Amino acid sequence: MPRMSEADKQRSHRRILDAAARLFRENGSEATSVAEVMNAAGMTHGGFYRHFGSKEELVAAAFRHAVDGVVAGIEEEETPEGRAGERDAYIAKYLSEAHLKDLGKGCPLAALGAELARAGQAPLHEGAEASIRMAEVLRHSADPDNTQGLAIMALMMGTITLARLAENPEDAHRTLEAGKTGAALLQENWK
Amino acid sequence: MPRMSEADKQRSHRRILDAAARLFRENGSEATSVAEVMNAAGMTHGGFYRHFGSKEELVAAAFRHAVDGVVAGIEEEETPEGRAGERDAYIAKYLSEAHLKDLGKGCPLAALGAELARAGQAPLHEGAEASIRMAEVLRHSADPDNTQGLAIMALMMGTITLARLAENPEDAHRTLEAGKTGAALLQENWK
DNA sequence: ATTTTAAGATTACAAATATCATCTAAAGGA
DNA sequence: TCCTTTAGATGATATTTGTAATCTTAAAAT
Repeated sequence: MPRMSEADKQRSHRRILDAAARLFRENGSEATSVAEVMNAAGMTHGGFYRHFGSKEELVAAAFRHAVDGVVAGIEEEETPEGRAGERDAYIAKYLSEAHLKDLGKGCPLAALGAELARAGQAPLHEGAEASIRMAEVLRHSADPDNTQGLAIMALMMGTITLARLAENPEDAHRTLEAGKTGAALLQENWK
Repeated sequence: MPRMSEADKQRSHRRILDAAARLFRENGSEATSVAEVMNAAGMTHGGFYRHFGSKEELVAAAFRHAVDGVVAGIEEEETPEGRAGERDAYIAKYLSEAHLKDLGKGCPLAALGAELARAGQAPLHEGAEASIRMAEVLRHSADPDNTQGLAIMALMMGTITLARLAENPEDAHRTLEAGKTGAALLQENWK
């Protein structure tokens, strides 16, 4: 287990980011140790600092990596209606039962938004950028502030958070339905 | 520092809950140690287990205590318009700049909702109850599921979470405005 | 009044964890 | 080919943390 090629190092780096992006979303960044991440990436904890200067740095990088993945997933979705179809498809997917339990691949802002705000400067910065990027996906009008996109994003984040707290599937379903109704309303009746 | 009267014990218990409810909201329950809570309550960590069986138990109890405080604060607000005025006042207060930084007294669901879902059975149960109680405050119609209240609550939670991630006051303000516009829309145009 | 109980302080302890030092062997440059 | 560098493994360290044992002393119970 000695020195590996530059390409191998990049693959390792990627595996660390993949593992962290999943584990942080599933269990929170504070409840996940560096060793756990490295282990999930198929390595021991020792090599970690060849890739990141600190855990805080990893939190920021893994969060951005997670957002990158989600945004790419949306954009590669082919719909006949173009951007509007993409948007509607994402809203439906976001407010689905599948997204409820699939924390590890789910919305990074919903899973980590609250703790990012107290995780240091770099993670906070990534959170700020993610807010704008994720809302951009939902943009309707040419409004430069994209307030509509922000509002729909906020409604969806809150909905999935509430639905994940439900104790039975019926309550979770009801919450998701409330979110869907609300999102449709915000789309149709905006200002 | 010996045995105290029953009344004194209750006062201590209350101080622990107050401290935990604030510190958990400010820094997260995972990032806050039992010793920190006890210290903020004016005691050493030794006596903690006379009051709670485990930290997880404290997380659940402190979260409920926080929700109790918020709900009580809403209900004692006197408005000329009765319950509708109460509701509007709470929405305005929730989506205010003051609520942005006042994490320690702010909405427990926004601060802790995501981590409650992974903090064990008792905390999860409190989260589920809180969802219903907090949405109840926002109820408009006689809809037994209170989907409108749920949607408005979700929108507000997401809005404050996004606004807290903003890097400058302007972006935070824009996000709050988006939430206010959305909330008004959900109130006026529901189904 | 005497005995029992228990709140909170002090101390102890075992587990977890972020970070660092060292070692290895192979990669990349000379 | 030789030399320097470095990815990742192994192991160590210092700190933090949840929990428990023990002690003191006054409150309750008898």
